[in-house]
Amino acid sequence: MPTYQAPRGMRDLLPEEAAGFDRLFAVVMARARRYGYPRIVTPIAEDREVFLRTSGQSSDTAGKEMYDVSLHGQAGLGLRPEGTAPVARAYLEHGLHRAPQPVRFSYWDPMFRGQRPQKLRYRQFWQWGLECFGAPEPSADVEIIEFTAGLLAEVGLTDHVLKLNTIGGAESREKVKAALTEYFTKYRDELDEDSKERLRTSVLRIVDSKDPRTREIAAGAPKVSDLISDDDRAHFVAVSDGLDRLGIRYEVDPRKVRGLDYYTRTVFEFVLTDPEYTQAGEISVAGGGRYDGLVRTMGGPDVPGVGVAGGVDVLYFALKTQGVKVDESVNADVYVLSGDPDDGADRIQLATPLREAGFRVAIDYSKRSLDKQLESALKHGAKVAVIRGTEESRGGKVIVRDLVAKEQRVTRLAAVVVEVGRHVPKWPKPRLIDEPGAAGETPFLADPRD
RNA sequence: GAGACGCUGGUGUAAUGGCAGCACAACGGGUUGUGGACCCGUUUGUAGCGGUUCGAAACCGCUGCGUCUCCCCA
Repeated sequence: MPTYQAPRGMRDLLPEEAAGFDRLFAVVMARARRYGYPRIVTPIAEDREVFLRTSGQSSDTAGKEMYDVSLHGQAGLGLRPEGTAPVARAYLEHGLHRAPQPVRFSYWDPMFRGQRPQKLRYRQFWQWGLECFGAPEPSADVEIIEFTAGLLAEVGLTDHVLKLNTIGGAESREKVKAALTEYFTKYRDELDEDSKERLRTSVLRIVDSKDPRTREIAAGAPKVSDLISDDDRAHFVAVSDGLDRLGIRYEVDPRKVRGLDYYTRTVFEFVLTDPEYTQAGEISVAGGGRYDGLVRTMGGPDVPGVGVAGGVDVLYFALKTQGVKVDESVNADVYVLSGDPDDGADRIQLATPLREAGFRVAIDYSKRSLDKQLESALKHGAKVAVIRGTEESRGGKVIVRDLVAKEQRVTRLAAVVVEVGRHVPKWPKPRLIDEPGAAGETPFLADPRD
């Protein structure tokens, strides 16, 4: 073990894995754009109150699990444990509640929670998410869920199930809480310790308890669906009908509640079903719901909202478990070699036009024998070697050798780009300025995989 | 945050109180220079700190990190 290690619960993404994340990023964010959810980037830290006010005091996530950020003793900031509250804060701060509604955002950012690390549960982890403000309609809930189902299908994740529930709107929730509190208080002495505590802090969660006896008791508890208002019920029916019509399968799970206090009405989770992930309870790959009171909680107007957040790390590993190829080769396709031990700058000069053309080109800097340089290029995964400084490659000529086919040709320097192009692909170059004549065609950054 | 179990070169492992070894990888050289082979050689480790002991990778304590069960949750 090295002297220094990454901080607990945080990890390095080595190039292959980072490339895999990049691919997921491209897929998720391109889909978000297609749905009209442009990306927003918020700071990595916020005033701790942003999370404490919105998530609720019963939530560890925004409480004891939040990283403090301080500068010269001035505290008060926390590393973001989730994405919705910062986006809501930005929505309010920039007066976007007065922009045409609804206002939609997507994000992809690292989150931080000071929990004890376990499989697929890191202290720094990545989340993608969608938020829609100002749309009270059930269609917004349905679209968010349809987006997620479509995304999982698009990336090839099959082993999952959608669980759906409603916990009622703000008024109904008061009724629900009161009824559940009354019910569970009768059994107070039989509840497990955690649930006794929840009796005070978040009754809803008792329904979700893992303790066997508590579960028995919870089985007889009043049903949330019987306590909510007619409007809430109508909303839920509209959401389920919408999903039915779109052919999206789901299970209604009356025990499904969510950890963060700001949720109202619709809550849902996409849960992994591969045995690898089901031993230890449920692991969800994405989850979300409606949060109609959130903006108001933050001191803004009464704006409804609905959103979803997904764990990138979870998605990544679930895909790998399923055998989906996520990682991308990060090798250079072309290696520049030379028999001349002292021509470092010439090797770079040789690589330049190839790189400009879009090939991935690495250089052997050494003065080793050509033999060893070739072997090294092969071990680095190169498909083509471009060789200078040998007998054959005198006078403005180079050798282009296909390392796979084990064939080579001597070619003029001016033709090297063409010759290399016969063996390996060019990769698209992102451009900051549109090429002449392309005006209006691609107003956004091009998807590199197009 | 609580409990349990773990931690030996880059990777995988051996050594159960008595010389830290092996394989792969990496690096260098050779095979008189266009290849992953082969040959020779080199580098790198007991997670950290302390204790017990003539002697510790091993036993004890603290810390760090990981995995599992809770908690919480993506």
